[in-house]
Amino acid sequence: MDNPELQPIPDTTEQKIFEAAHEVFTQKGMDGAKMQEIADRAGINKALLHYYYRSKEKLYEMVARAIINKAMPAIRQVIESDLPLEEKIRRFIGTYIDIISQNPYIPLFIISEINKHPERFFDAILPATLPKPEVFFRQVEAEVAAGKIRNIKPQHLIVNIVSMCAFPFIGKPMMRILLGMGTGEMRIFLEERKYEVTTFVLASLRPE
Amino acid sequence: MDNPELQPIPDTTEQKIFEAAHEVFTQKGMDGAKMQEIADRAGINKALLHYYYRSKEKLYEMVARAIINKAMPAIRQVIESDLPLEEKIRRFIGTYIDIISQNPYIPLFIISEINKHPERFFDAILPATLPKPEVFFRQVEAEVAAGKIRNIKPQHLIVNIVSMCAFPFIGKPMMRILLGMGTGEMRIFLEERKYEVTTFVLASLRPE
DNA sequence: ATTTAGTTTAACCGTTTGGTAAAATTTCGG
DNA sequence: CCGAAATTTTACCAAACGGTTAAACTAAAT
Repeated sequence: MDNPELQPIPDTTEQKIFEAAHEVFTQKGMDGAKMQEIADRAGINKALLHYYYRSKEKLYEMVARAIINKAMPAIRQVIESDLPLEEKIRRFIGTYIDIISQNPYIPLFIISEINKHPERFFDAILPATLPKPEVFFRQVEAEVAAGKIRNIKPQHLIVNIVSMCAFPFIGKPMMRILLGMGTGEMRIFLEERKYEVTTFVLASLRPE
Repeated sequence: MDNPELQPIPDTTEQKIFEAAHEVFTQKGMDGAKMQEIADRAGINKALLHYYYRSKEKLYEMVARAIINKAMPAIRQVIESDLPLEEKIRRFIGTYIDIISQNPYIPLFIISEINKHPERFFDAILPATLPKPEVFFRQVEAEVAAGKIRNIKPQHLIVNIVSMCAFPFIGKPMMRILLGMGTGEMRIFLEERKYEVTTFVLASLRPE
């Protein structure tokens, strides 16, 4: 009745503002973003920003919360599931890289946000949807004890996986220059990683 | 004659400004940094910033260049050396994590800089000291052909290594919360990684 | 002691910034 | 068609910003 489409099309002024703010904040950060530029990109008057969202901080908080809530639940669902370890690793890497591919700005935005205002992030923005890795840890310990995988500390394993998934997108421009790739090659390279990271991890876990 | 100490102690006004600018720029970025705050931290008058460094951009450029020149040469030296592959990987991970441990702000600073002003970074700030990974690539290919390590694309290998070294420092606060560690535990954890990443990589490279 | 060059300060300037007030316009129920 | 509520625009403000100027201060040279 409201909207016959599956995805809400940017229609109302409020939505256009949010979209423009999303663009500017993710590209330039809180300090680099200017209210006037957000208004221009939304094609509306600057005063309307304050009419719908009271202040720059409130608007930023809305955008930040939306970004977190888009990224976290999928990750959490995989890592807290009761899949067998190898399948869990496969799916975790798959979904992680998928999400970042579709929203490459997410990791750097979250990291920059935490670095500049940790308390605001953990108190206000981050809901209680933080993934709990304990299940995963016990799974790893169990398979180590059973001799199915080599001895490894589960904390380091998960940090390794997340690092290999996220960092190439964060440091994409630098990687591109370092590897001497064009933008097209780089796109292919990043797509390959879903398979390559999985192989790399599982190969490392082979028992001695 | 100039300075009897090994490390130059912040003495002159010019040095105090540079130090303060280094702090503020690395913590808050170009946009978040304010000239007044730099002056305050240096304990001097704001006009002196423009007396010694002409503008905010020039000052920022000096700081950025210093950071690049501190990080790059050591990395470059290892990766372009003619050490055997396993030893090269060991040393690369060791020096990489050492440098970042002592200057944890470096990766995020470089990445943010590139993301906001790629042309300025690659044209002006980055000297010709960019590491050339071709030697490393051929080494990997040779050992794959000789059956000493399993089949792996060298580009993915080096991206994996850099990711696992750099990302935990970039995302330290998030990792800390996720893993439920205190700051002390986290420090130990990051120190462990020099060994853990090396083991992880070498284990993954074992022939099938 | 006076000059001179280098350094530091206080006061100021034009612009941009986030934000506000009030008028003008649109929307919509009666 | 009218009037009240919601929306949009214009004009404006105080504060903060990067930067400049000219005066004041300091220290060494003559």
